[in-house]
Amino acid sequence: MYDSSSTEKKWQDKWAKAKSYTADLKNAKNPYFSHVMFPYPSGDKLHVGHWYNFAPADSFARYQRMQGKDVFTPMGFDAFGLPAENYAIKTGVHPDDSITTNVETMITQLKRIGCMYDWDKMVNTSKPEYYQWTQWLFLKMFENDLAYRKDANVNWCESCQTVLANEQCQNGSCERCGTVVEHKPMTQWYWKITNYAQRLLDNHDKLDWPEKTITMQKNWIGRKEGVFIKSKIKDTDYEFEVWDSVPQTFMAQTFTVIAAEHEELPQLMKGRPEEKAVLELAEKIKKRKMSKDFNPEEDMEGIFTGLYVEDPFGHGDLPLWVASYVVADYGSGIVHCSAHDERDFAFAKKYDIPLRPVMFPEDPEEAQKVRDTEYCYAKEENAVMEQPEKFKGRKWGEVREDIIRYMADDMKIARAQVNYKLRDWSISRQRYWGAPIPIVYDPEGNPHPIPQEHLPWELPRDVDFKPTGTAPLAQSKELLERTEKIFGKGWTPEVDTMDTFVCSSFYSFRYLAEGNTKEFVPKEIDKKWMPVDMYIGGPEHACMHLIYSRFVSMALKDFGYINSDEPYQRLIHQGLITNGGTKMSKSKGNVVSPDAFVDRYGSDVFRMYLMFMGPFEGGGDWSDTGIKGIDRFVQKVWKLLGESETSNAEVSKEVNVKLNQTIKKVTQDIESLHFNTCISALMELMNLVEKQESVNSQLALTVAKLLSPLAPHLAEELWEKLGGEGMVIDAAWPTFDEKLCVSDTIEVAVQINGKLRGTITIDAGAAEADVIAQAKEVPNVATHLEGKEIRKEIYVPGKLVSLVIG
RNA sequence: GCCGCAGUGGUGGAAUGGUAGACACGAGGGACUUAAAAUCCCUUGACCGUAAAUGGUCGUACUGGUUCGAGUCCAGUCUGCGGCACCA
Repeated sequence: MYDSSSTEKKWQDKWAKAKSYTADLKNAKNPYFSHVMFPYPSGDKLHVGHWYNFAPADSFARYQRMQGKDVFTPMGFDAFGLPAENYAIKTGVHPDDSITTNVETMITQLKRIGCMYDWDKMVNTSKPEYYQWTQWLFLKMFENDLAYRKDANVNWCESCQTVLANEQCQNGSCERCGTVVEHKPMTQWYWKITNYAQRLLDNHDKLDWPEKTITMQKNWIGRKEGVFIKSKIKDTDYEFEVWDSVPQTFMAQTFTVIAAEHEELPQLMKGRPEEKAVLELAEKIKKRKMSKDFNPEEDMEGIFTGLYVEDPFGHGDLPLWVASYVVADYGSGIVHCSAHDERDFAFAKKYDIPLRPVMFPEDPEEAQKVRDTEYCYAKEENAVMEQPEKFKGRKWGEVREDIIRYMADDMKIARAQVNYKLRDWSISRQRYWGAPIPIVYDPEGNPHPIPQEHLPWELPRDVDFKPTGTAPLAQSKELLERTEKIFGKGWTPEVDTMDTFVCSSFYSFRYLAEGNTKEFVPKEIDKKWMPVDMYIGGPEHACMHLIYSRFVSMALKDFGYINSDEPYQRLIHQGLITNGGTKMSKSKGNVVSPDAFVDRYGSDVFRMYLMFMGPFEGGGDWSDTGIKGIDRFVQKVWKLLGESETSNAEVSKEVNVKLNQTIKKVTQDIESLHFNTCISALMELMNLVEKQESVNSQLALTVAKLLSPLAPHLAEELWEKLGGEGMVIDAAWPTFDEKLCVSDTIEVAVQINGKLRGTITIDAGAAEADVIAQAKEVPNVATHLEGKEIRKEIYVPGKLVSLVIG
């Protein structure tokens, strides 16, 4: 009987004592950097979802180690953020205290998994020694013109009296209290991620990432080629450009719409008879758009401004309307409209604005309907162009490039340009529990960076967490005094903190820095270890953390601090473990704790069960049915290899082939993170070993090695029992011989017209003619062939014979 | 609406275009036991069939297609999941 609890403790202590997990960052010969997305230290502690992520990642790291790599697998805590602050509001416990407790609890739990984390290099983003680098990063962004301030709408919850991050707004409501989130203008700090839009796309080619994630990022960045059309409002000096990514139908444009939020709108309307009505409606639209139940189609409305845009196309001036469907911060917030866009069409119909279609279906009857604007005819590849004259008869689907050139070069009314959906990154948060933005304001209100010598610019503690509507740091007397003392009377501190995604955008580097207070990351260490060889975490970060950290690496590389502009070379997403079909969360009360399972079965069984459940990238609904199967397997391994006498008797050919096949399969499956089939292969091997009269000791040692990444404690115990040298964690990964993966005889299927009619056993090297002859002799095959003419004979070597009869 | 992914026994899931259901769980039957647990053995996609068998038919969401052969490739449909969403 294998006793997991005493054995696991024993090996965890031995590994710790031997410093098996401590990486020598400076002297490593064969560096391999692998880590998971660090967890948030919540009061929920670790749940099975964490294990589902961490345990396979650890198995992969252990495998790499046995392949001779100097593996570095650190762990840390993404400790700033709203949950700790909310907990503080509720209980009065300072976030720093609750986080410290939670971190301790989680480290204890993490140690029970038996993962090879190098705890010496742990990071905690909420500690000053970490966040001084968050602040350093801000200063570097500021120095390099990548940080700027502007007014923008933030998500505001009236009930909680606080700003919420986008991710704290679910379907337009506050995730805590359900209040509809309002948008409120505030001055915010932004980082110019848009400068890197193209590079973020171009670099995708060199990343070993899931195609899905890259696609999501591409969609998020939203690169589009198109034109900016030069425009001017009649009888004013106001000139602007209009973005058009479907410029083929520019001759159909009959009116122009401007976003209700457009900042020039009040100025344009000033003193005009329509001013009051237009601005009132604009206000109404703005409010409506912020509400949860805003429906773009049903709520479509607008108003004529009385202004006209000078016509660049020769059809008369275009009336300018305020319209609810215009996106304010894409292009210029002003759009020319035509009959060939669904929204423009609907708007024109509603307000009786004339339309002038310029492309038509080939069918004359349908063409007439389009001409009569009975329906909107848009984005049809085969639409026949009628205007401009020069392109008459050509197809919408192929005329695009020529039209762009025509507008730009001949008509000189537009310029070809690439546009992106990506917006600059708003990093300000009006919250307490985050890294303070290292900025102070002079008495005139101008921002100044805090010199690096004053970092860490510490988060003050004399703050009441109860929400009051202003940023909590504004209450701190200590912070204000500190600011005045250093910078002078009348100077004030920035009271916003940074988005937690800033903290997590560079933590891999700080693992490598080993607490270095002078350097962000030592140059030679960075060069040796970055980019991270294997990064594992959830797909929900595809368009947040995984874009931000790429951007930050690009910027830091450009500033000259690091060598690689990509932080994560290979990326894998684990699947999501749900319970009852929904994501585990404390509020839903469906969190499953791993502790009881670990107590009962041990860490090895529990982690193998999670890996055996299904493909790592698949996830699934939690169920413990089946964990017994893994427990039986572990007991079987122990009984066969640990408790019974092994011998030096030569193994049978059959067993040897199976062993070689298993080494091959396990190797390939761990490389590709297919742990479920990897464990199956080992089960098959053990099922065969079970049938043998004795167990060969070399085979037993090999099995211990194969098990080591998956069930590290069991493998060490076996290794010790079998008299293996040192610890199995340090052993070399077993190799296989391709020639030995094939047995002397092979089973070959015999098909007639694609239907299986029998199988034959042949010698591995048998000639095609002999195999086919043998196949025809199978009684059941012969019966089916009787009286029939064989038209075709196919032999797939080592697989099957296929006979085609008439 | 757009983009991406998936649909296989009672369950989790295996299958470079080549014997569908590996490996497990569960279930049924049996052995051991005073009994239970544990363990071991047999059966387990559906239907039909034989004295017996390596017997037959159907079967991977649905409808077609390509192929000697399709869970796998192609076209279309349905359903589910994930992401984006007034982006002109």
